[in-house]
Amino acid sequence: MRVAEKPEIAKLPLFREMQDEQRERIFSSSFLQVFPPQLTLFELGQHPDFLHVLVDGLVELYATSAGRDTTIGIVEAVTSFILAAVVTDQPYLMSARTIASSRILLVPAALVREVVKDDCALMQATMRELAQAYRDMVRALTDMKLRQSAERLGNLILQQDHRQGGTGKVRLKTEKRLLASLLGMTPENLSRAFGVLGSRGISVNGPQITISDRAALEAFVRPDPVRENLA
Amino acid sequence: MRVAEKPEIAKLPLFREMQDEQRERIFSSSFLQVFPPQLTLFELGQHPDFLHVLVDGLVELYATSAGRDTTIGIVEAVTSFILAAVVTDQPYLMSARTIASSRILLVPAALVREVVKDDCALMQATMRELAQAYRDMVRALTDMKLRQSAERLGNLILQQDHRQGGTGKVRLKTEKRLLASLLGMTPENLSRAFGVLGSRGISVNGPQITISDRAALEAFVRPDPVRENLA
DNA sequence: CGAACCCTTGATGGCGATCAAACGCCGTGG
DNA sequence: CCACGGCGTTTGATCGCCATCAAGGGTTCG
Repeated sequence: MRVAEKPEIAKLPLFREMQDEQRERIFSSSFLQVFPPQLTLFELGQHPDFLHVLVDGLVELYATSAGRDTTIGIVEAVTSFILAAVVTDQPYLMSARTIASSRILLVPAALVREVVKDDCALMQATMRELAQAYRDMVRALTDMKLRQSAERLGNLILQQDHRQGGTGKVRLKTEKRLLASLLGMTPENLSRAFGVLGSRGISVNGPQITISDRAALEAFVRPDPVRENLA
Repeated sequence: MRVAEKPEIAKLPLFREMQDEQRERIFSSSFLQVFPPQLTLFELGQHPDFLHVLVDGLVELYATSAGRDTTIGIVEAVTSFILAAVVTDQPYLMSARTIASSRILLVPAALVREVVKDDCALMQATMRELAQAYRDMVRALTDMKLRQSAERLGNLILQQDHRQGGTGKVRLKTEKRLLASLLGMTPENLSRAFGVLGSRGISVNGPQITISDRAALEAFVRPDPVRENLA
């Protein structure tokens, strides 16, 4: 692995606290690879050979069944992904493909499982990361079950705004068709949902969204402070 | 804590591998409590004070938002629950209530977090449990996003049958209204979904379900061997 | 025996999917 | 440089799944 990315990756919550020599052991057996856009990294059902760390770029996690497909998550740099499959050594429940050109660190899965046993700090970080991921999934599931499409969109906008500093200006990082799939709807209906929110405090201009009336938006989508982890 | 339940609880994957004295430390500060049916154990947004272990009975995990509510999971004995909230020390994302009269072991959350740090075996078990819980949530989310109601019901029946030994006879442990909520539909539509599956290889008699034509059922619901963790 | 409550069945309505077509953007190739 | 073609987005029309509303049957429990 090239040395340039090391500090960046070593600062990740997952690797931050572990012993230096163990981290070196992991990194020295890993390799950084560049993938073009729209490339499938792995598919549902495959055996996990590597823990993935997205260093740069954008990755979609998605699932398919009986011809239908849906986006489960969008991974932004710098983040590790599919940790659960690596830890349990069980087949992937999702497929992954690059959205944009991406640099990904590939860490041999067996090595991760081994080092985790030897280094309690890494294990603790793994535990925390999984707990967080679990909670994110609970949020996603309740969102899907309890809210209808325009509400889901509105809450996502509020959440993104919060993460981007609460400026009231949100720039979409992905195509809208992907956003639609993440929200569990069709591109057509996402477009209509934007239309609905247009009279509820937001305005849209291509990928640029502006929250013009936050109170109106919140009144409509009823964000749940606990569940959205805002505030 | 009474001594009678100890072996049963100590055999749980979560506590099985840990050091005996650490386990004793945990159990000696915990207490077993009996709750009547329909009692709320905790609510969304509260701070987690205890790790719960359901020793006997049945518990529903559910979420509410804007007047609507939905079941996220049904906990059967003997299982621990809300481990993620305890580990992260963050507010509950779900509420919990007893379905039936239940005996629950309450383990102080702070103690869990402390002992986890001291006992690597417990930490590893926690990590595995969280990874498994995460994967279950991924399955639930894809199920909800990709399948329609009768398919979800059919897959749940196949899954239950598998877990109960693959005899082709499944007995529902809960009221159908609760099952409907777990599957993300109304009781009325669950009833209709049973009707649909009636011509697809199952027959229903109260809480007793019989798979009369497994091939027909599987052809209709298209179970995903990876995702359902059958086979 | 009556009163809940659960389950079922029917009628209706709404949300979102599907089908279809037009617009705009962007890249390529003539 | 412009024409063309492809793709993503938008808008409209229609359809289907599921929710809602309503009512009746069965069971349980006071």
